[in-house]
Amino acid sequence: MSEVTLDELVSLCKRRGFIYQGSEIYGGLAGTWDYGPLGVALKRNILDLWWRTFVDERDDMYGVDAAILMNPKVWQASGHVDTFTDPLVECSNCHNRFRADKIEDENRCPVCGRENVFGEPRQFNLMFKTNIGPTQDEKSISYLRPETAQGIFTNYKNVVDSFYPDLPFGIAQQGKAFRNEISPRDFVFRSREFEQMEIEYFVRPDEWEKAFEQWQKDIHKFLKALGLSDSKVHELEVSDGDRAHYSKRTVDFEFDFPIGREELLGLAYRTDFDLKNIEKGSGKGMEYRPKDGGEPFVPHVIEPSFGLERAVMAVLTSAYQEDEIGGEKRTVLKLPTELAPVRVAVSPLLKNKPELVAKAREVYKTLKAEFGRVMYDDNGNIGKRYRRQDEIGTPYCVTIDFDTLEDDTVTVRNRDTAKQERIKIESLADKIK
RNA sequence: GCGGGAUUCGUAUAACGGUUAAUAUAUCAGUUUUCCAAACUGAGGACGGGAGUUCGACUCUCCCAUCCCGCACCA
Repeated sequence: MSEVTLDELVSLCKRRGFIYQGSEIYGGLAGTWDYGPLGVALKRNILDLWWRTFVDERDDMYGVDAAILMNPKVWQASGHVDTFTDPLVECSNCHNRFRADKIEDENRCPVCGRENVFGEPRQFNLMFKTNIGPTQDEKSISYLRPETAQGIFTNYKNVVDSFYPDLPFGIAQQGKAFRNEISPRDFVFRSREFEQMEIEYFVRPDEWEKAFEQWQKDIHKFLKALGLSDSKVHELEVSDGDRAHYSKRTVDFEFDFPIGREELLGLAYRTDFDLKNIEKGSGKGMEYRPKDGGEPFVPHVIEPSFGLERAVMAVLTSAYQEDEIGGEKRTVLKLPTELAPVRVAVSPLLKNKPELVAKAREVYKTLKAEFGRVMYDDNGNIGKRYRRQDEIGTPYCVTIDFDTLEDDTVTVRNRDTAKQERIKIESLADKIK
C-alpha cells in the first residue's frame, strides 16, 4: 500500500470541501487555513471525542474556556514577552541568537567566538501584538495568546476555590492560539492560527512519575480512538539538552505524516514552574492545602498538549487508502465512525423513479432527525455515489430500491468491505449505532 | 528570513509571442440506467495580482502574493 502524499491530501481536502487556503480569493494569507463543511465537521468530532474522553468520562477533570486576550502581565510572568519580542541577532556560524542590546562585543559571537557573523538585528515577534482600547501606546499593548496553557494556570486558583478538588486533578481547555511563525509550513501542520486541546494535571510533587506514565497510556488509547495506526505513532523521549529549561521530563508523541515523522502532541512534566511564576507575578499564593491538614505546597504539573490541526492531518493520513473493489481502484477514507463528517448517506437506487425518490426522502428525514450528520445523494448512478461517499469517509450508505416499496427493507452498504446487508427500515437506526 | 522550483476551469494536466486557450475528470440540466465511477445530448467554468518590453503577452522581464523542496526557526 502506497502512502498518501501531501499533494494528494491537500488536493482531496480542497476538492471535497475539507480545507481551503485562507483568504484564497485575495491571493491567500500565509499560515492560515479555512475549514469547509466536511472539515469543520471532522474538527468538531475530534474536539468532541477529546472532551468526552478526557473531561466528561472522568471525575478528576474540570473544563475552562479562558479569554484569548489576557492581561499582558500574564505573558511577562510566563517569560513570553522577554523571549519573543526583543530585537535579536543571529550568529551565521553557530545560529545562536542574542538580544542585540545585551551583547558585549557586537562583532564577535559569544558562543563560537567567530567575528563578523551578525547581520542586522531582527524583530522576532512570535506573539501577535494588539492594542486594547482607543489609544495605541505602550500601555494599551496586549497579545493574542501564543498558547492556551496560561489561561488554565491563571484560573487554577478559581477552580480550587470553587470546587476544592482532591489531588490529583486536571483542568482542560480547547481553544485558539496564535503564533507569528517566521515560516509557516506543511499545509496545516504549522500555521499562524491554530487550536490547542490542553490539560494541566496537578499532582503532589512526589507523585508526578506515576501520573506521567498513566498519561502516556491514556494518550495512546485516545490516539487509537482517532484511528491512528500504532505503527505510525512513536514516543520520543526528549533529551536533557532539548527540553525546555523548566521541564524535568518530556515525551513527544510523533506521527508519520506525509511530510515525515513529526510531533503530533507533547507530554511534559512542568514541575511547579508556572504556578510559581504566577505567585511571583501576581503576589497571590498558589499553595494547595491538603484536606488531611498536612503542609501546604504548590502542586506540580503534567501537561498533555494536543494540536487540533495536527490531529486532523494525522487522522486523514491514517484514514486515506487506495484499494480495489471488484477490480476497480478507489480512494477511501477509513475514518472511525464517530469522526466521519457524514455518518450515513441515503440514496434512491434510481433518481428518475418518483416513488423511489419519495421513499428515499422519507428515510433521509428520519435518519437526519436521529443522527444529524446525514447526506441525501442522488448524483449520477449508484456506484458513483458509493465512490463519492468512500472518498469523504462515510461509513454507511443506505439505498432505497423497488423491494423497499414492497417490504420496507433497505440495503446498507459498508464502506470498508463494500458488502451489503438488507434490513428493515425500523431497525436502521439501531444498526447504524 | 535565505536558496531553488512552481502558479492555466473545482481537481489533475496540455499548448502557444497572433483565430474562439485544449484534454480528462468533477459540476449543472436532460435522456437512460433494478446496486459499485456505464452511455448519450447540452450547459457553465481558468491563464494568481501589478508594472514593463512589444503592433500584439497566458507565453519574455521585473515587483508582489501564495504554494512546494532544501536550510533556518519551532519559546
